[in-house]
Amino acid sequence: MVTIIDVARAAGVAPSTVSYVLNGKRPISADTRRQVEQCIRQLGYRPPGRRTPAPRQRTGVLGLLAPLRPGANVSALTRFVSATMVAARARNHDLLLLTHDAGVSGLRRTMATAVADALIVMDVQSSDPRIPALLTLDRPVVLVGEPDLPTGLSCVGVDFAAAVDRAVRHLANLGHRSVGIVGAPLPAYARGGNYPRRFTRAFTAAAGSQGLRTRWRPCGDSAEAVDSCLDALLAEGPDITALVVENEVVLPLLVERLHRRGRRVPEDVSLLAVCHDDAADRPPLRLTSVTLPTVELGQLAVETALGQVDPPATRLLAPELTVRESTGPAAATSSCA
Amino acid sequence: MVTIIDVARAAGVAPSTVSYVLNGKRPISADTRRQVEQCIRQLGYRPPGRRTPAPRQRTGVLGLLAPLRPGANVSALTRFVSATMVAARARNHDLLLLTHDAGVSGLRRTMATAVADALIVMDVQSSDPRIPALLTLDRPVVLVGEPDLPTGLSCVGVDFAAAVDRAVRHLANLGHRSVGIVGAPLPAYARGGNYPRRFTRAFTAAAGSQGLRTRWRPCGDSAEAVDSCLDALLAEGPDITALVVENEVVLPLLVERLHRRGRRVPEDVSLLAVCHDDAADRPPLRLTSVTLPTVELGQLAVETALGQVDPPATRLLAPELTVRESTGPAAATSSCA
DNA sequence: CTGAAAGCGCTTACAG
DNA sequence: CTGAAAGCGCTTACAG
Repeated sequence: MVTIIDVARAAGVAPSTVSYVLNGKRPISADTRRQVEQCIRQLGYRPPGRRTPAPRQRTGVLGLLAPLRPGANVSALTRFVSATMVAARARNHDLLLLTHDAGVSGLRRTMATAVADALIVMDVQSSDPRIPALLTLDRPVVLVGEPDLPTGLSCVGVDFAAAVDRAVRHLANLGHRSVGIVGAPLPAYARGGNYPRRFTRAFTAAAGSQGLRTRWRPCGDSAEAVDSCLDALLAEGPDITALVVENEVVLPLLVERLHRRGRRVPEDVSLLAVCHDDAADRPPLRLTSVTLPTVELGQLAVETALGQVDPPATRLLAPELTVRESTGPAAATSSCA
Repeated sequence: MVTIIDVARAAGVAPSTVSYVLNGKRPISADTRRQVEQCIRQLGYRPPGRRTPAPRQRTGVLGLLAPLRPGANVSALTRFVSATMVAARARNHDLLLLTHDAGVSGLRRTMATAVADALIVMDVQSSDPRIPALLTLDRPVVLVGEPDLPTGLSCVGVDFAAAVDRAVRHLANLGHRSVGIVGAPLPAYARGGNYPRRFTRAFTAAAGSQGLRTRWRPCGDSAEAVDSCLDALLAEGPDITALVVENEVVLPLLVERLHRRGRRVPEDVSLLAVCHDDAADRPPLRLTSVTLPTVELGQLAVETALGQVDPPATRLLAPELTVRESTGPAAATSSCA
């Protein structure tokens, strides 16, 4: 154990001087203070009471890093939060919702003060700058989504290859040959967002192997953005007979704008949504959808975080395709137009 | 300052014995231990290092006590959690979701380990045993719901008198003279749950003053429970022409059971729901509702908790009545049957 | 199972 | 601005 006497010897001062440097009860010259502080750091002196670095006891709290960025999809985030909250309770844990989008430095500060037995990280980017900091946490960490490169951390995510395969087969079987992808807003791609990028990439690849052509356009959340996306996909290319919609929040607006253009769903154009059931299965138009398994993903994340699964593994959940009312046979005008 | 020497003198033992009781490095007889422990508590001895009770620094965390009991209405709870999460972020705070339903002792334990600048308490009972513990927290506390007696703590809640007044007027204007109340499940009342009790009480009073008769029945969440509730309200009293539904989760089931009985809404029976808009405004049947202002309540709770409003105040939000498709003129057979 | 006493690390009134 | 030394609170090897 390092005592102030050791520090004093190293610094060439009296123990009492070290004491005063530490508690500031009388003025110390700048030189002496600097000298003493350096020895304190070098020898690793810890004051009594804080010598054992907080006897890492179970806190009963699970951390969920869920950055609430401006423009975030709050209802999708809330669904995951809810699933995680319930799953954490089943394992006798409370949930600390870390919603501050403060990047790496904020992460370090938060984890220094906030206590949690383990951490789930949402909204993982393809190349995520928080990963080195997460690796030093000495607590179990679970990423929701896969970075491009392996990290040594556990991941849970959606098996987009399987999801896309089902969607593509479904559309191909209905005779569609040319499909438009209504993407996420551009900023989501620019940020390196994981879901939209992965889905688009996987869909395009799978469609190609089934002989389907695809055209992709990002889509913002306003009526104007939806209109210009539809212009780009439909007006310019009359061959497109089906739309795959990745951007959940845009669904009601999209249905409304199509209706206004006189395009009937599914008679004139088929619609396949990629989203949670709550967003798809909503009267009056119940959408065929690839269901993002939010609840199951939350459960899996909690179990991975608290179950101390070892070694770190990546586990993917395959979403179901639920056929409802918004997809039908390709319109007659299809590719022969 | 209390030292182990003081404790030793009070307990009639040697200081070394007190030391061993505290650090457990050698066995101590049960009698001696008990005696020493009592003196430690009575004199308020604190070991060195933990004497200053953690220099109360801002944690940037807001606590939300939201007990997830078995059978809890998770979606209603999630709506409030979501509103609170967003409002807390706007004030630069993360959210600690304390979902453990552990009563008073659990509360003390949780608040000892978990750090939070302030605490919001959901699901407050009419006479809530947690209030004494909450009063000792030395942090701002906001109750969601009003206990029967004033507590000295801040409260936010729903102005049921205003809500009920609007609902009663609406039904009275439509010619209804006899109204059935589909209540919460009985356990909610037995627990002293705040919302159902208050609403039922206020509604019955207001209805009386407008010359409306009311009949109240609790209602569980199963199809059988809904049927027996409807039996009690409709079959036994053919004069009832409108139902006020307090139990949000039962709404879809209730609509379905009425349909099965051949009772058209609103031609044969009017339906007025007390719930959040998401639950009421859902095709195919868009319900007239008294809208519980969940989002606004969450914002108000966060502002009260973090705004250090002083002195403690009770602030109530008046819900709106939104007229949709489920209420209409009283059926001809009404009270003249 | 307990106590008397030496010892340790830190603090602080005193001296310069 | 700094040091030598007394003192304080807690711990622990020794004794019974």
